[in-house]
Amino acid sequence: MAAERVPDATVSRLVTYLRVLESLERRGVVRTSSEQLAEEAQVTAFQVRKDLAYFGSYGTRGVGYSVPLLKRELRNILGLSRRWKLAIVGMGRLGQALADYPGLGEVFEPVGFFDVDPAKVGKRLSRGVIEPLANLERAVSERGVEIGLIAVPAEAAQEVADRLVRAGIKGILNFAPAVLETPPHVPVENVDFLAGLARLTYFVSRNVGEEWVG
Amino acid sequence: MAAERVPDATVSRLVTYLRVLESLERRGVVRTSSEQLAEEAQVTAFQVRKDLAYFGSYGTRGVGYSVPLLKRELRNILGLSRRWKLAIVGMGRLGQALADYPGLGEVFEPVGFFDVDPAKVGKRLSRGVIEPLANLERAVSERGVEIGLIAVPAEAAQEVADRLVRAGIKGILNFAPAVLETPPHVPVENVDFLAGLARLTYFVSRNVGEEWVG
DNA sequence: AGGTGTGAATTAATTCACAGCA
DNA sequence: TGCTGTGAATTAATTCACACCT
Repeated sequence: MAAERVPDATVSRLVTYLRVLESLERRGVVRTSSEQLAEEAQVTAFQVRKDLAYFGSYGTRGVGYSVPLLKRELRNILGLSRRWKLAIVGMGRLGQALADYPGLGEVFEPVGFFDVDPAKVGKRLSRGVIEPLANLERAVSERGVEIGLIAVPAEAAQEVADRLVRAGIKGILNFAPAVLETPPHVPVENVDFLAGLARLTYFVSRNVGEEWVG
Repeated sequence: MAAERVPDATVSRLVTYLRVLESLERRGVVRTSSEQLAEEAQVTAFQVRKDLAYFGSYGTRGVGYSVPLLKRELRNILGLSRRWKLAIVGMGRLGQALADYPGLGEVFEPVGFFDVDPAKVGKRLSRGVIEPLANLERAVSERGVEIGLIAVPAEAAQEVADRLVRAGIKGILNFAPAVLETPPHVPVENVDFLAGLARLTYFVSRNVGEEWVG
């Protein structure tokens, strides 16, 4: 087990390995190997072993890995083995869709939904009621909100981030197409539909003229 | 201008630079520098110049970059200067939210919405009507679908991907929490809400105990 | 003078080969 | 014997310094 700094790319791959383990589990597989994981995650077996080695030894030499055990370990490493208290800021189309998303409750315990628009305030959702943005700071400290989800327009995103940071948030999940500035102890993850899209259209554009024979 | 292979990380950063340029434009800034771009994109000025140099020379020595010109160039590089014909497969909660998302039309021209569930088939959306999955292959070839958006459950995602590939799709935007296998000429971008989340909870978990003084 | 564009130096990430256990 | 875990070698990405152009 290494104590070195873990590359960001490794963390992203851990998520992929977790997906693969879930898929193996669905298929009833209980024991696997770095080779099988590598194949399904579309990386090399070296990479799988190196990535896991940053965090510990989860396999058995000569045998392989236990699917449920490794899955549990990865969920622990990634912080997915507990629920995080969440506030959603910006209850437009996207914010409401996320608030109603059934999978949300697996990792989050939503404890607040906020919007500046008085017309939206008071609206009932499957998991709560929309509150005025003015309540944000008080809610974060009193309800112990840990993660803030930003779903406001790009031009308003930084101000919301500032308020969340001042209120003592631990991390921000940013759905706005904006680059947020936060102090180093408040990580931001951009869940950017348009970024994924742009990478895809970039690669598709480069592919023009290439042929492939299966 | 270099002809080397462009790192994936560079492509992701181009999207960030585009965000920054949009923000500068909103603020009425028409001329910028690698230093300003770097500051707002939270990278170094060296990095900005190196990233742009993979594709060409877009600035003026001693002066800097024109905001609208660089924005246009980045949009061209990223394939965002045209609309791509899109099919959405899987019209559950997420698929329908995406189909109704107003920003979708900026980059996509949706030409088909598909679902296996007969109860959903025929339902009217703001931009069209849900069709049976059986229509998929014919729609792809007859309507010239270029990008397939997968919003089905993880266990059904690979089969949908296979059908899209066989029908001649150019690229896949995958919203399902699954690792898809496609031939090399069909790029897949995972727009994975849960992956962003997992990276965030990972970093937040590591932060425990750290303090920061502004 | 001033800020870009780029080859060279440095640093980081990946790949490999094999030691170490079950 | 077989597959993991890891230091060493290799390759890729980032950082830097400065030549170059306006």
